[in-house]
Amino acid sequence: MLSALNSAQREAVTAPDGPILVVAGAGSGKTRVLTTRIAWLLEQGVHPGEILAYTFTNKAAREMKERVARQVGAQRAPFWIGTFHATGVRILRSHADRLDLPRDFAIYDADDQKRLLKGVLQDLKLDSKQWGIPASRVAISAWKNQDVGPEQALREASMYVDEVHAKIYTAYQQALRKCQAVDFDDLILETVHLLEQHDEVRQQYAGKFRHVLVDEFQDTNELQLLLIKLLSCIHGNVFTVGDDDQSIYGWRGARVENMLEFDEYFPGARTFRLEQNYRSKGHILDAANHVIAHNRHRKGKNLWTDQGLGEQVTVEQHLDAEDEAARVVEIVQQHRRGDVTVLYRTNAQSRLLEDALRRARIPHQVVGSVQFYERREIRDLLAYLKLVANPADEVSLQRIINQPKRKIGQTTVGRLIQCSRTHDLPVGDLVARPDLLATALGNAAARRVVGFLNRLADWRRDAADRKPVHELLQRIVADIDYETFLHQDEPDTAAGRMENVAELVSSAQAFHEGSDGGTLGQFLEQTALVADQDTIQDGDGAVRLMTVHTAKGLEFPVTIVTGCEDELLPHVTSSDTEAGVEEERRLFYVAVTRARERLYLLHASRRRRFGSYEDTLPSRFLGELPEDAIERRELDHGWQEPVARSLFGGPRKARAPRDLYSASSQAKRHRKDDWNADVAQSAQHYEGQLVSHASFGAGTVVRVEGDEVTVDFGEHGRKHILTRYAHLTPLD
DNA sequence: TTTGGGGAGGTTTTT
DNA sequence: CCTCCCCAAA
Repeated sequence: MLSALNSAQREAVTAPDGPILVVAGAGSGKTRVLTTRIAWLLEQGVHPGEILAYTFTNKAAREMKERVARQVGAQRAPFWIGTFHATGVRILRSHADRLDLPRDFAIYDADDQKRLLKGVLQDLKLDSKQWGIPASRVAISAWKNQDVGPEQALREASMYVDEVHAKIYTAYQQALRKCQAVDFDDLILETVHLLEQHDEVRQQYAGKFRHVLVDEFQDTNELQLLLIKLLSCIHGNVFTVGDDDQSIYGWRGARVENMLEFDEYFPGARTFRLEQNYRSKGHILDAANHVIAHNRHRKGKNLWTDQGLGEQVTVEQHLDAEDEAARVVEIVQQHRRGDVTVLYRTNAQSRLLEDALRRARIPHQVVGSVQFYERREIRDLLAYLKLVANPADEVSLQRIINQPKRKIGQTTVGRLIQCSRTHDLPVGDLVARPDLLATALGNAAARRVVGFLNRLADWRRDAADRKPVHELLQRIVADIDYETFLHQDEPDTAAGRMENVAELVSSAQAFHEGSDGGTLGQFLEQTALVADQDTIQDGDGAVRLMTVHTAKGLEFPVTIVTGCEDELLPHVTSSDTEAGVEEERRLFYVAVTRARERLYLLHASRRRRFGSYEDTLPSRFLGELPEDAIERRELDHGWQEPVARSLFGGPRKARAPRDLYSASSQAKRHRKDDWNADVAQSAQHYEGQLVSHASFGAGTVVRVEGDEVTVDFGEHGRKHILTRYAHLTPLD
């Protein structure tokens, strides 16, 4: 077990009891240390139930469990391994009686939060233009992460803005509890309160967990630190692993100080350092080391490897984001698809990349926000289930009471909720009081509402009878005739959306089979807490696309970082403070250190923003790379400065300084030829030209933009075609 | 109550 | 460019 470790790792793993901080550089075997530590503890006679380990994602938790099980046997694997949030839910549910919450409280995500806040702002008669929902959300979350309640926030508000936000916070918290719901921050905050306020509960957990282990410690916030301290207050065995250079969640309250000042929070702590990197080839590591050395606020470490230099890091400039995407396709084709991962700073960048990959028919998976659980149809159906599970959930009710249309509009819903408030009854339970509804809504509207609530009552009976979640879901879909609704709503996308519905049903079925008859509440909890990373489908041979944030903790043989431009990476909104730029630099460092064998850093000279092109500069981080480790290529696209641009005052910004690009002439010539070939091909088409396409038949060219040609195929509609991939034959 | 047109505004990053 | 929200009309 220990023989596979180097001496530094072994020392950390076998460290005696007490607080321990392992400063583990990127790729230095952090996960291995953590899992081996657990296995080692078990071997020392620690009981599996005495170990609590925090991971950053559920996927990481699952993998850690599996690895430990492999070392010590499945029956001896610890069962308290999970994220702060998932673990919080588990603790809160079993002590719901001590809280002001029912056992099956709902968990509100960002979207639910926004909808709830919208109502709160209306109730407070605040102008939603002046008092934005995002700003309130940020303020509330910041308070919660510092363990500041609404009263305290109000008391301490020194400025008018704070005062209003504190009032919003107060009303928001009331509304949330009225819906018998908690938000993500509450999952930690309420757990902390539970442990603080109930001695016997604290004794129970702190007594049980002899060892508390924390992964990605650099990204924990004040509240999480507090929680760790509470849980370890009896035994004091805290084993944390982190890398201050990879702290990238400062914007949501993460404090690197938890790590840098570890000794203050856990007196007598011992520190271990892991600096040998087992992941990346020499040139890649060299590049990473050079860049991160530009940060002033860091403890400082130097990763090394004995793996050899490998290939140089490729840095390429492209004309625009479309060209960059085309190049991504090309790079992918030069490697094994499943080995390649494409990274970007913002989710919005994924669209173009996805389009290019789709046109080239390259299997790919976009990991992250635009995916499954964010889709409208999925959210709608989940809202039905949430309302079934929790009849007080006003946000879900508002979402679906008129979806599909039941002639129940905003006014009626407003009165309905008012009615539930005055009589202090959950909205769903008003079904038992048609008399109240009739007075509050009038007869006609009341009849429609009762009709809906009756249906809801049927589903609730099903759920109470422990009907499997997927069967319940299928019944709901049938009862509301969802398929017809989708077709009427948006005929073009109905089929695709119905596929998503089917996927949701099968995931519910998988849950039912996998959880040995899990409840509806458990299913919803699981869907609420999925992290982006949890959705990665391993081993399917597809290219993966994700944000740099999502890629944290992962590694890929071939990594392509796109959009390495100033104002994007580093992002504009973080560029004006030193702390901001340093966090962006850490983000860039995380991106670079994901790569094992091969790293490409791409940037474009111009990029569309809100529809129109804006000129860009290469990221300042590219200028911080060591020349020996990189190969810079400037690609000649045969591109000329558009006349219009110079007429209107020229480019907003200067072009990239030439001397950044002293590429080897061989490589340059090679690339140039490729590119010119593409450009030459696209020049064959012009507006009004008659062309033929392999699957769409004959059509007329409507627009030519580079090699992207828009063609009207009559009954097949207008299509955007990249001539690089789909050939168009001229008919004239 | 629904619908559509018009207009404004929006892009960090996530459990 | 797209999405969302508001308002007026049916």
